[in-house]
Amino acid sequence: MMDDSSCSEYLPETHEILSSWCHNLQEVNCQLPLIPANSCYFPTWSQEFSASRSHSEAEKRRRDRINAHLSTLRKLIPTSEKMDKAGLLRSVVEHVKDLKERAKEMSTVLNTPSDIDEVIIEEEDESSNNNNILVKVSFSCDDRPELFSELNRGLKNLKLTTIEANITSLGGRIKCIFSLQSINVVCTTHSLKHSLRVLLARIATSPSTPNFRIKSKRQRFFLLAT
Amino acid sequence: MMDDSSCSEYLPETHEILSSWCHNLQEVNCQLPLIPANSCYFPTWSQEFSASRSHSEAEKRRRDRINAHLSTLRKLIPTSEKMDKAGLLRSVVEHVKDLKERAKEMSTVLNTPSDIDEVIIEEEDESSNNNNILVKVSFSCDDRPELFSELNRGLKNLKLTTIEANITSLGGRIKCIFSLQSINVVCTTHSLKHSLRVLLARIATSPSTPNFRIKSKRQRFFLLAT
DNA sequence: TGTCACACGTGAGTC
DNA sequence: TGACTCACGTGTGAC
Repeated sequence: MMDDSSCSEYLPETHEILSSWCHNLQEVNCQLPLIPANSCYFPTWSQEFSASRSHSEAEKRRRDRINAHLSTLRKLIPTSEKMDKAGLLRSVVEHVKDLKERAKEMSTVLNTPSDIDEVIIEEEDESSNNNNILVKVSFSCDDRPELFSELNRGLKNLKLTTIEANITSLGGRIKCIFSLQSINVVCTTHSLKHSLRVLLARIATSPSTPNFRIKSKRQRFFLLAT
Repeated sequence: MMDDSSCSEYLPETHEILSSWCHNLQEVNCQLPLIPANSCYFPTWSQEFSASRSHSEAEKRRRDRINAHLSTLRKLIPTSEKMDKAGLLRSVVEHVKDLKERAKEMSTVLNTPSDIDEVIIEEEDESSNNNNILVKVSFSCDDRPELFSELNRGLKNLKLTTIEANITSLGGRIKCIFSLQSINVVCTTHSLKHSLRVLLARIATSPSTPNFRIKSKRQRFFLLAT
C-alpha cells in the first residue's frame, strides 16, 4: 500500500488524461471516478486517497453491522444454516409472521373463558330439515373436577350425543362449545333447549367441591370423567 | 449505450494499454477489471460487455430480492419506519427473541403440544408400594377426530384406568398428560410400560382420516370421542 | 461543510 | 462452463 506522504499532486494534466480514459471506459460500464471536466478543484492524491479509504472503511463497518445482525438471526431461526441472505430473510419473515399469529392466538385463548357464567344455545340451520335436532352450545362457568361427569350425565339424560366439543380451561374458569345432536325423536326443539338451559344453569351454579383448589391461577386444568 | 454488434475486438494491443493503465490506477484503488498479464484469452468487447451486463443485472435482482424481504420485515415490525437497514435488523432480532420467549413461556404455562411427536412414560413413586401400577404419561402427536376413541380403546385393552387427564389441543397438535392406574394385577410394570409405548407410538403414527382437514393451521380443534 | 446510508458494478469464490 | 452469492470500493443524494 502507498504511503500518504509519498503521494504526488493531482495535476490538471493527470486529470485530463484520466478524464479522457474515463470517457472511453464509460461505454463499457467502467467505474472509474468521473471528475467533472470543468472542475477547478484538484485535491492532492493523499487527500483523495485518505478520503477514499475512510469512505470504504465506513462502508465496511456498515456492512459488518448488517451482517452481524444477519448472523444473529441465523442463530435464532432453525434450519437457516446454509441459506443465502435472501432465503434467511424469507424465513425470518415467515417466522415473525408465525410467531405474531401465535402470540395473537395465545392472547385470544387466554381471554377465552369469560368471567361471567353464560349459556348460549343456538339451533343449527340444517336441524330443521330432518327429525334430528342439532344445537350448538357455548357454556362458561367455574371449573371443577366433577363438572364433566355431571355434564355427561346430564347430556345422556337429555338423549344428546356430542358431535363436537371445544373445551378451554384456564384460571379456574372453563368454556365449552358443544355441537349436540338429539336422538330423542319425541322431543321438540323448544323443550330441548329449555331442558338444556336448565341443566347448564344447574351445573354452572353448583357449588364447587370444598377441598378442590386450583394449583395455579394460570394452570390448565382438565379432568375427564372417569 | 453501446450496441453489442458494434463492439470492436479485444485485441492484445488494447489489452496491453489497459493493463498498463490498470497498473497505474491500482495505486488509487481503481476497480478496473484486471486481466492477467500472461492471459492468452482475449474475449471480444461484446462478450465482455454482455457478460458484465448479465452479471450486474443478476446482482441487481439479488439486491432487490433481499430488499423486498427487508421492506416486508419493516411492515411487520412496528416503529421500524425511518430506520436504517442495520437498525431494522436489530429490532427484528429483538422482536424474534421476544416473541420466541413469549411463545416458550406460553407453551410452558398452557402445556402447548410440542411440534415433535413424543411419548414420555414415568412410573410414579408410590406405585412400588402396592399392587397397583401407577404411571404418568406425556404424549404429543397430530390431532385427529378418532384419536380419542383409539386412545380409550387402547387403554381399556391394557386394563388401565384414567385417574387424571390434562389435554391440550392447538394448531392440529395434541398433548395429553395422563395419570393411569393398572387394574391388571398379573402385569409387570416393565411390560405395561412397553405395551403403553407400543400403543401410543401406533396412535401417534397412525395416518389421519383422509377427509379430515384442519380448517386453519393454528385453529383450536378438539373432538371428543363420541 | 462532512457524515451517513444506500445502490451500483465488479472480482472472487462456489457448485 | 455459466449461474449464483458475497464482499468490496465507489458514486450519490440527504441532512
